[in-house]
This record gives sequence, C-alpha cells and structure tokens, in this order.
Amino acid sequence: MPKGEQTRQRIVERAAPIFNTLGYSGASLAALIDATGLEKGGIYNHFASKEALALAAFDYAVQEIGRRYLEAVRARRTAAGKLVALVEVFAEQLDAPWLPGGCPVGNTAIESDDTSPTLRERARAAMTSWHRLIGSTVKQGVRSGELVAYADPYAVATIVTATLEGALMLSRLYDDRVYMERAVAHLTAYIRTLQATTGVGLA
Amino acid sequence: MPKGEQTRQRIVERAAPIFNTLGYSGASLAALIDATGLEKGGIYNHFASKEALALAAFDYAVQEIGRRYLEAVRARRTAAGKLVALVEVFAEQLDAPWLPGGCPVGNTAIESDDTSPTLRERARAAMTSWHRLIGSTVKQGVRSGELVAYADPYAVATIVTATLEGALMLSRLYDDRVYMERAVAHLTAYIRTLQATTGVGLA
Amino acid sequence: MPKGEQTRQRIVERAAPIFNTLGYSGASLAALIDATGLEKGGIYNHFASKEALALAAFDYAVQEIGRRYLEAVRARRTAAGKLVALVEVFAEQLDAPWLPGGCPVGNTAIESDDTSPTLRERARAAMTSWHRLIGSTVKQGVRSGELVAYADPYAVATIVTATLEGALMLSRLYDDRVYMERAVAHLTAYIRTLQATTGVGLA
Amino acid sequence: MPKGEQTRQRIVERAAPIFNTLGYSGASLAALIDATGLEKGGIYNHFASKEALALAAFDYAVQEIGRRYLEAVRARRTAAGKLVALVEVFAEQLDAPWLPGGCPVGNTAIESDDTSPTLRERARAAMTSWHRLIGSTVKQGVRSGELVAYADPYAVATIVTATLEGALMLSRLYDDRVYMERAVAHLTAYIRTLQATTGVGLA
DNA sequence: ACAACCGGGACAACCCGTTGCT
DNA sequence: AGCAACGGGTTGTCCCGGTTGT
Repeated sequence: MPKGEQTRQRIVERAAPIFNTLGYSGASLAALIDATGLEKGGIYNHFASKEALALAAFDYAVQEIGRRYLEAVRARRTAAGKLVALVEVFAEQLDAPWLPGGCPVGNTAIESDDTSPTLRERARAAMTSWHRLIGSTVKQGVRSGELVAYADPYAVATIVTATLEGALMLSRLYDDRVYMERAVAHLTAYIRTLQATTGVGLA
Repeated sequence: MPKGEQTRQRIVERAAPIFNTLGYSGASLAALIDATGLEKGGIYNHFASKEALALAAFDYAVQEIGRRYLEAVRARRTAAGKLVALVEVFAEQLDAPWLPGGCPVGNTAIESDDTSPTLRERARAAMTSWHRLIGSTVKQGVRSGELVAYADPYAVATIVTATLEGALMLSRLYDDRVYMERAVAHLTAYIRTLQATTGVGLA
Repeated sequence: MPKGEQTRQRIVERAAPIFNTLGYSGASLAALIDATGLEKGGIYNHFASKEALALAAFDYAVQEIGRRYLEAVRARRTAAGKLVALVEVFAEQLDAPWLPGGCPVGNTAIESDDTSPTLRERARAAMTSWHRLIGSTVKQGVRSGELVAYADPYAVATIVTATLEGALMLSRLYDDRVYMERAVAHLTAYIRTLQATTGVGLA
Repeated sequence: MPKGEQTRQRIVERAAPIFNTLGYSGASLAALIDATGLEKGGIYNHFASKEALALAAFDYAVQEIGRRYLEAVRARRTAAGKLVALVEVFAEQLDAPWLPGGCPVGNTAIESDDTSPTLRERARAAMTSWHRLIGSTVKQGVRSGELVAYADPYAVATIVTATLEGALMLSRLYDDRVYMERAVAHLTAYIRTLQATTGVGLA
C-alpha cells in the first residue's frame, strides 16, 4: 500500500469518531486537525473539501459496522438466531470504542435535515442496506418454515430498527445501558413470537 | 399581558421551529432574525444569549407537546386507551405544522453530545417526564387490574419511547409515513398484550 | 444623512484608491481594513462581499471622474475647447491625489479578463459613457460648422481615448510625466486639425 | 539541447499564456500545473519560485514579440514602411494565438504597481527597447532625408506606443477589432505626415 | 428607558506557494 | 522527478457588546 493511501486511511479512521461525536457538520477543521495530527494542507491534499472527508468517514463507519453484521449473520444457522445476533451487534454500538457517538446512520438521519444532501442520501442507502439484511433474513426464515408465514419482512425490519435506534438514543441520553438492555430483551421476545413452533405472537 | 412579555413570547414561538429544524446549535442568529422579524438588539433585549433563547424555545416546544399528551390522556378512561392515545399523539409529530423537524427531545438528545450541557439536562428532564407519564399510566392500569400484573412500567415506557423515536427518525429519513404507521400498529398490539384477560377494550 | 450611510460612504472613499492601486482583485481584505480603519465585521455590515465593495468603489471613482469631465466641458464654449479640456482633465489623473493608481476604467479593462464579469460590464459602461461624451462633442462641433464635416466622432473618441490611456500607462510605468505631456501635445494638435478654419488635417 | 533544458523551455512556453491571461500575480500554481502537465515539484525543480517562472515567461514572451518586430523592420526598406510594419505587427497581438491576453508589457505595466519590482523593471526594459526600435527608425529616416527634419524620434515613439496600447485595451475590453483598426489607420496617416515632400511612398 | 444599529474580533472553511522526503 | 505535508493567508460568517438616537 502506497504511503499516500495509508495516510488517507489514517485520516478517515481518526476523523470518523470526530464526525460521529460532534456531528457531520459540527465537526470543525480544527478538531479534525487535532485528531489526525496533520495540518490543514495535509488534509486538503487528500480530500477536496470537508464534506468529501465527511462522506469518506461516514462510508468507512458504515462499512465497518456492516462487516460486523455480516459476520454475526454468517455465524448463525437459524433465522431467529441471525436476527437476535443482529440486535446484539447493534447494541454493541453503545460502547464501541472505535466509534463513539452512537449509530452514524441514525445520527446523520437526524442531523442532516438541511445539511449535505449527499450525506443524507448515503444515510438512506446505509439504512436501506440494513433493512434489507433484516428483511431477507426474515424472508428466508419464512421460506424455510422456521418463521410464521405472516411474518412481514418490512414490518420486522422497521420495528427492530426503530426500537434499537430509539433505545440507543435513550441510553446515550441518560448514559445508562438499561434502556438498550430492555430493548434487546423486548426484541428477542418479539423475534421468538415470530418462530413457527412457538405459536401465537405479535405481528 | 405586558407588551414586553408578548414580544418575548412571539420570539420564542417563532424561534422554536428554527431551532428544531436546524439544530439547537446550527441555528444562526441571522436565521432567528429572519424568523422573528426583530433585529439583533431586539432579541438580545429579551434573552441574554443565544443559548438562553434556545432553552426557552426548547422548553416552549416541550411544554406545548406535553399539553397535548395530557389532554389525550385525560380524554381516555382505560390505561390501554391512554397508552394508545399517547402513541398516536406522538405520531402526529411527523407532520406537526407548528413544530417541523421532528421530536425536539430526540433531536436534542442526539445533537447535544458536546454542546450545551444545560440543554442536555433539559432534554433529560423532558424525557423523564414523558417516561413518568407512561409509567404512571401503566402502574395505574396494573393497580386497577386492567393490565397484567407483570407489566413493567419502566420497560413499557422504554419500549414505547424507543420505538416511536426510532420510527419518527425513519419516517423523516425516508419521508414516508409507513414506518411510523408500522410502529403505531406494533405498539398498539403490544399494549393489547398487556391487558388482563378480562377483556377491557380500547377506549 | 444617517450615520450608517456616512460610514458606508467613508468606506467607499477609502477603498477606491486601494482597489485602483492594487487591482480590483489584488486588493486584500486586510488592505481594505487598514485603509478604512474598520474591522472585517464592520465592512461586511455595509457590503455583502468584497466584490460588492469593489463595485461600489469603482462606481464612486468613475462618477467622481465623470463629474470633473462634465465640469470641464461646461466651462468651455467651442467644441475644440471642450475636447482639449477633456484631454487635460484626463491627464490630471496622472497625479490625482484622491485616486492614485491611474485610470480605474483602463485598469479594470486590463485586469478583469477572468475576474468579475460584473466589474467588466461596469468598465465597459463607463468607457462607453466617456466615448459618448467625446463623440457628442464632435458631433455638435460638426453641426455648428466649427469642425470639419468629415470629422468622425467615433474615430476621434477612439484615438483620443487610446492615446491618453496608453500615455498614462507609459508615464506611470516610467514615473515620468513627459509621455503624458507628449500625448497631450499631440492630441491638441490633432484636435486643431479638425477645426474647419485651419483646413487640412488628419482624419 | 539537454533534456532538462527542453523541459524548462516547455514550461516557459506553456506558462507564458497563463501569466498573460490571468495576470502575473493572479496566475495560480494550480493553473500552471494544469497548463504544463507537470507536478509542483517538477516546476520547482526548474524555477526557484513562482516569480522566477513569471520572469522567465515574461522574458520569453517579450523576446518572441521582439523577434517579430525585427523581422518586420528588416523586410522593409524605407523608414515609413518600417514604422507602418511595426504598427501592424503590434496590432496582430489582438488575436495572437500563441499569447492570448494582450500585450505582456502593457499588462505588466498596469498590473505590477506593487507586485514584483523586478517584473516592473523588466517591463520598463522591454518598453525602452521597443521605443528605441521606433526612435532609431525615425532617426535613420530623418538622416536619409526621407522623413521631415523636425520629426522627433521620442515623440513618435510615445505617440505610436500610447495609441497602440490604448487601442489594444479598447478592442479587448469591447471584444471588437474596430478600435485597433482605427488606431492603425490613424497612425498610418500620422506617419505619412512625417514623410518629406519628396514623395517616397510606403514600402 | 428602550429598541435598533453599528462595529468588533474570533473563527469558519479553503487555497496558497513552498519545502522535504522517497 | 513527484508526492506529501506545511502553515500562513484568503474571504466570509459568527455571536455579541457598546453606542446612538428617540
């Protein structure tokens, strides 16, 4: 790997937590300089603008989280197991040391009402990708007979995502893991109700 | 009402949507001037600083929403009915014309990681108040026998809040009501599972 | 006159020499701050951008010069007298203490190849206005019989302008009045050849 | 010619139009990089600073124009013919494809009020050289009896130069050749008036 | 006394010409 | 010879206090 690429990667890795903590528009160049150790010119040699760096940092964060999701899904056999694993991996974002500040997708969704439309588009794409991961897992479970036939992939994806994002917000607001733990417990129970063998459950 | 108080109130009412839309730190004085119609001096005559105005606007927004919650709760008799009403009132924030930008509490919780600690404190207080409203409704339902004895007030408050906040974020990200509708449907079903078998219905 | 208008006028008057000396794009904000005595915010309170100030300063300079031309023209009776007066007033720009840096129109014409198109447009307008002043004087002289019938107003305007602008450039380059003096002498003779009573002359 | 010298020459040739178009201070290194195809380091290998390159580019442009003047002068026999040829060659600068942006000497004279003193000195030298070319032609014509005895070499050089530079500015400002054409016509007539009555025509 | 205006200066992002290291 | 890093300089926006006029 050439030296320039190394530096660029280092900038992205160091910048991602800054953006995720201070917001993708609230992060000042000075903060990024502090975090990366480079000077203004050094950063601008690799990124044409602050927004370009923000996009790269967002993509990096999303990709890094996505990798963890995929690993978790691959490690499980059953659809319910996969779903629970996804929930648990999401919950780990609460105190992920490599990306403090919560879920980058949720943060960006809330913050970028009027800021960068590009960033907003990326957030949608990331969210859609995450939805698809849940939805296809549900579909597969239904096909295989593991999950009840009326389990709606879209609804499940929505409920799981909404509950987790909201719980993450609560736990970060109060600095207390209990909210996320309650959400995980609730979602685990919810997923169990979708299993065919257990019978009745919430739609 | 004295004239000064009127002006102050008008500033707060006009500023609240600005803050909620652009973020409580991203709202510039220029934007507030545009919205209120006053000059800089006019604003600073009534508020010592931009943060003071932000706090007042936040409090105003929270109080205004809180009023709606209380009205909804008072209009229903049963605990389950009250809970569903709360859910529905929250969902109305999606396209509330008087306060665009989503839920001020959730927005503030996400945004103010490092910004104003005072504002963060207010957000916690507002969230706690909302939690208490749900929790006490659940407790009352349990006491009256309407809800199952094992219904945990704290858990219910957490699940309801998290799901709603997360769904609001999703619907605003995609600009599509369906996510919030799914959440409302899910929570309504969830609340029904908390009802004792006596069969008391929705008010 | 309100105080704000006074300040604005003072800024323009002080900024005009700076722009004319350093170029309308080469003048830095720091130089303008030095010249006006105000801080950045003070200037930006009155002008939305550096370009807006540059335009105002250019217009001020042009108008101020134009006033001098009109006075000179009004003070003479004959067409030839008016033309010679215009030449002499132009020549005074060499050491005009109120606007050092030469002719703002010529400077801008040379400088703004790719800079502000608006400024370029203003320069054209100012130049056209100056041309018209010469041309109409010639026309009037021809009509009255004072000047020879074949005196072409456009050609005269071009020759007078070109010679003066070029001589101003030379005198400023060498810091020597002699070039401008030669031009004035030449143009005076040239104008004399256009007089009907003197007979033959250069077209 | 060694390869390094070739590269240096290529840089100068490509840089000259950039400097002449954007101004010797307004031309950014980025623009020069675009024009030359080299990287920053490549340029700084051949020139110690941007100013050094600017000087080289200016000298190159002036020398190139000077060569054309000398050729034109050599091709004519009579003094008047030489003078008219000089005028015509100058006029060709209006749309010279190899050096867009007008006359480098005039541009530099106007622009470099406070920029590089060295560049200003070069502009003076170039202008003096051009003056001498005209002046010596006049002197030679006077000596040979072709031109009238009272023809002042200095005055002729001044008038010719001033008119041409001014007309070039006008034609470039309006993007219209007519101004230069009028100047050429005027100067041609002017030169004819300097011819002795012996009736020697234009070469 | 009060509201509006004006000015201050720190800071924003970004670009600049330049130098060193590979 | 070229890429990487530097840091000062650019314009422009920020929020806020002092001053002025009514």
